[in-house]
Amino acid sequence: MTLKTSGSLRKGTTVDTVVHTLADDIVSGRLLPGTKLDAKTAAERFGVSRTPIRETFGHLAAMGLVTHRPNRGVIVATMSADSLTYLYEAMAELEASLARLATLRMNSEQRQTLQNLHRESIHLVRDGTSDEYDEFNHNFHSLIFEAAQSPQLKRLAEATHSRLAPFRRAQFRMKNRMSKSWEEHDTIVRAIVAGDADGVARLMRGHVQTVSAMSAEFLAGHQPGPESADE
Amino acid sequence: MTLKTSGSLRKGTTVDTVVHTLADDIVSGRLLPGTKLDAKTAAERFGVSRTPIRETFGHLAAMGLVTHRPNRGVIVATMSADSLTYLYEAMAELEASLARLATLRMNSEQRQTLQNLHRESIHLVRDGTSDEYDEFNHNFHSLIFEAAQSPQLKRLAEATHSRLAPFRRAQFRMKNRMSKSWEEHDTIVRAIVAGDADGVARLMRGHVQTVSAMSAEFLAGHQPGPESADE
DNA sequence: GATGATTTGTACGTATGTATA
DNA sequence: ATATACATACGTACAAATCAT
Repeated sequence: MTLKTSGSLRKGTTVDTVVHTLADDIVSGRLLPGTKLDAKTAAERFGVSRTPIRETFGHLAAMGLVTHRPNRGVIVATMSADSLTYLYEAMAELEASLARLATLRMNSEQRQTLQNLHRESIHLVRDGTSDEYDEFNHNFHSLIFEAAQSPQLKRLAEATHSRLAPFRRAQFRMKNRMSKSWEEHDTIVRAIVAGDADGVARLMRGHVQTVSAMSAEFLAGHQPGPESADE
Repeated sequence: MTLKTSGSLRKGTTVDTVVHTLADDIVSGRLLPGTKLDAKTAAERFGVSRTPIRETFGHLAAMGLVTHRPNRGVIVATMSADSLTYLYEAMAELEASLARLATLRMNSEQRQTLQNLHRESIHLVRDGTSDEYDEFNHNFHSLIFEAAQSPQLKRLAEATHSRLAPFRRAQFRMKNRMSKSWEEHDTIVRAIVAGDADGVARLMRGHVQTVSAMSAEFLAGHQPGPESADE
């Protein structure tokens, strides 16, 4: 899974590289929520001074991937159950909007690609690993983001998705989640083909809310006593 | 040595202070799109060195308020017509979502407050200045954001609104805009009272799209040959 | 609680790259 | 096109705050 940088980053600078690497470490789960990132260690790891590292931390904080505590360094963002719910609610609305627009704007080639992608994913439900299904799932949603032709909404959705990624990772390991997910995708694809834009929005909202519930359940079981990083 | 703040030396760091101040200068229109911000001048203005200013610029770029051109400094973000359209589309969707949620979740006191606020705004349409109506308009939308009880969506909407503010300022000076705006608000308030959440979403989307068209029209007339700052 | 160690926050110097005469 | 001026990107030094004992 590749990470989309916000358009604000410079090209070809140290900061750019480090932001990418650390963001990916966080989004991919190699750095777990709550982990402290100290500037000195990071500076040594990347062979640069603390100055660009500090700037990097600023970017990561702006993305919501780390939390900055004045004079006390930064930690990988943790999430209270409430914060997670709020983030997922935003995600649900953004995805619903994008799905509605995609229904109205996608061309027939994109519609065909989506149907093919979806149809083939049934094999992953039977035989695939959760990581493989996760990758397919990312492609499925990305295709819809693209078809919506709304770059700014897409950016907000991707930024929100990055923040959720560390807490979303294990959902497809929950029992039956993959086949449930497939069924939800199925109703969405049918509604897209039927051109029922408002229906698609409603279904997509429900789909993301289901994922939200799964993640909350997983979080409750595996991460007792989280701190609020938000609001 | 530096501005170690007489009086309120709060928890925030220098960077936080400067970010807030400059962001407000941009959002409020005191710094116009295209204005160059150089680190040295800003450092002198705030009585600090260039290091925290550099970090500040990174934050502002992450917010989309300034554009960073590698090795060529930062300027207050300008906007192509397309970028503006995309930003407004995101705003429309976010506001529609918030309005829908607000309809479902607001309590009777909030509903009453909204109706009163709206009803009194008719006087501004007749006798008020565009600045006064703009302030009311901000309160109207803020009340809906609050009532939606969705902090993360609210944050996205506010961030998007900040980016639009420099390009939106003069819209209420366009002929009849204030009374048109009032009529749109009127249908929205009625739908909220009626509890028609999906209708509210649709109306709010249309309302913001109207504003979008106004801003585009204004931009076309007053800012020939804009540069793309985005996508 | 006090004190030393560690880490963050800020200042400033310098090399490099970009624009402009 | 070359040179000059200038702004940026990063490193290093020091001050201030936090933490560990």
